[in-house]
Amino acid sequence: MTNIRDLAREAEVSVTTVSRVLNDHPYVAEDKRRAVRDAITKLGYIRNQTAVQLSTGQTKTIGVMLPYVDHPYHAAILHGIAQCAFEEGYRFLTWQTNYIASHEQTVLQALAQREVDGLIIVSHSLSVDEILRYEQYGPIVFCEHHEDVSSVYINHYTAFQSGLKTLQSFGHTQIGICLGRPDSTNSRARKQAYQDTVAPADTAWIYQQALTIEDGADIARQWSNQSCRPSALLTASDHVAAGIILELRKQGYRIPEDLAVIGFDGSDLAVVLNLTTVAVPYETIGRQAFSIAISDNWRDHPQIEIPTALLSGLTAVEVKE
Amino acid sequence: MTNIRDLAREAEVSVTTVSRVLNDHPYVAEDKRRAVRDAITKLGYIRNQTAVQLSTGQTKTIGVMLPYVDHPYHAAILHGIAQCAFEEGYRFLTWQTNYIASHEQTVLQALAQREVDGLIIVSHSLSVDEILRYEQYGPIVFCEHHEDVSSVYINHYTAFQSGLKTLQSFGHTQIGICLGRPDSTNSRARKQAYQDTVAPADTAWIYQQALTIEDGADIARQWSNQSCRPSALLTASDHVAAGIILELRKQGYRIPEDLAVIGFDGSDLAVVLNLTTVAVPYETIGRQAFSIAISDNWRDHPQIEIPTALLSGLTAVEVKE
DNA sequence: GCTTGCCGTGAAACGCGTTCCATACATTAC
DNA sequence: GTAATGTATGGAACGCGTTTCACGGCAAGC
Repeated sequence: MTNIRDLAREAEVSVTTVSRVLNDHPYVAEDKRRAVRDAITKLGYIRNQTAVQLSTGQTKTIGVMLPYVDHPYHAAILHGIAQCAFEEGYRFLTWQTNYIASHEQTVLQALAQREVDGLIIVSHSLSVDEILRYEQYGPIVFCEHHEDVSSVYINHYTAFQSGLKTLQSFGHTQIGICLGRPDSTNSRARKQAYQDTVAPADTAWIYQQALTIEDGADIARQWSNQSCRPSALLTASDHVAAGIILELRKQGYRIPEDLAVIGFDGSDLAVVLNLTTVAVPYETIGRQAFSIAISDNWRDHPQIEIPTALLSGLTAVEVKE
Repeated sequence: MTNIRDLAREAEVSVTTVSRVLNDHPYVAEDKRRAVRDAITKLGYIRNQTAVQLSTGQTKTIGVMLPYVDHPYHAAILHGIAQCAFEEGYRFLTWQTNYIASHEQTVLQALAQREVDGLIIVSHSLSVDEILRYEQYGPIVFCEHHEDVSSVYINHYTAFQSGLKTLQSFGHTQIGICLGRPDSTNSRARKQAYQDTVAPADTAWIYQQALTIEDGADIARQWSNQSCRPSALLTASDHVAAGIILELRKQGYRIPEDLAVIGFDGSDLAVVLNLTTVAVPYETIGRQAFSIAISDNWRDHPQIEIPTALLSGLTAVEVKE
């Protein structure tokens, strides 16, 4: 493997001059520049990126911590990150943590070990304090709202509230909700929105641990066995909504007549099922998170709230008396 | 930032000994080992991974080239890669190319520049020959079948044939197909299967450029305007199938009575729509591709064929006369 | 008693590009 | 005419961990 010292010898210049040519620095005479270029071609030189990284102390790489790369919304955030990274000449390393604390530690360790210049945390199970201990090593941007932390987020409180108010405006008073991981920041905000908007909350109408299509089907069965049921359900994700709808249709119920359902995400599933859903611009979240991660004002802990929009479908329509 | 020389000074040993302790090398006396460990704690030393990479010439990183990170099947492959990478102590860099040649070049360049130890090519637009020119710099594994190339793939010919034969076994003789990118390896194999199985092929029943839900809806409109229509359709993906089914239902057609539809992928959409589909174990593809990329027999160009399975749903059932 | 071989340790070279600092000449400014 | 700038170039240090080689000590083998 030829290196810049070989080039210098071949072109009869110093390594400094070679480096200057490589980096398009001015202050190199045209003939020497050409000599170096010729040497590069002749020897088939290719820059060793690792050496550049060691020398400059920059990896031009951002790390991404997320639980699952193949979940639609996380993939959408990743898509935004990928676009932005390419535009800026950055790469990104993805770590799939499955919400396992030790895996998340590995990611933080990577920041400390200077494998990446910064970190985007899409979702996590470690405490924010624990994560922030690593902020001394570089920018850490969350895709969730936390106080005094760089973050790009949607306001789950208002987003959930808009879903609930939509159901209310359609005449529903018996409204239930589905939540994902019970103790996540998002779930807490959503629960609060529920308690503030549809008070007093009946805990039997809060369905926990709703994450997948299967969870949705479970909830549907739970619902159909209840003596006192809600007439409308705001779910935690389109997947859950899909599971509910499919299971209930299988059981002969009609949507939205027997149960109005609103999803969350604005995914492909929503299109297919003509689902009313709270659309979240995940791609934008990814893009914004990336730009904070590479900006130099990340120490100011910028916070960017991304608005959501209610997407009308047929699974929640006005109740006809 | 403290480095191993600082540690050596603090622990009053040589840098070699420090390095040995760091790498759990034997041949270090217990007291010196402890002295180094103490120094590490005292000075808060953290290994600089970039320096390790430069020194060892290994990045312990695999690059992944794919067109879109947020397409379900690519994300599923990524999921497999992510799992395997974590287990093996590797990281992976993802490049989203959008099938743009210059972007794909960037990825190949990264291999040459030793940013990654190897490359997994999920899908590409550059020619195989062009890509293989970079094999001198490290392993390149394809997730598609090509001769004399390391690859993990599903046999699109037999997979498509199984779909076509299923339709035939249900009594269909008027069978059409949807293809994705016209000149991709996959499309060619699929077309061949079609021509061999449902001969003679009517080109009016080959719908090209079928990639998204919207494309599916377009095809549905095309189909409904044809005077001579197929009674069954084998699509290129569940997305396309979903688009077709939704558009036709909107127009008042019944599935599968008016048109039997089989999807491809075995995605969430298939579950939701109760779609008959050719299920592909994408995760397995990712895992296998990864293990080839880090194995040392990649120069033998191992080829691994992954089997597919037909998943029965309600969108293609026996034709009742 | 002498050779082999294992254990333990360190100096120095290596991988490779970047950059600080010094030097030298050519302009431009006052 | 002299001082201040700008252009061009190179030597050497730097970032930092790994690894080769050499060497001293000690125990087992014959």
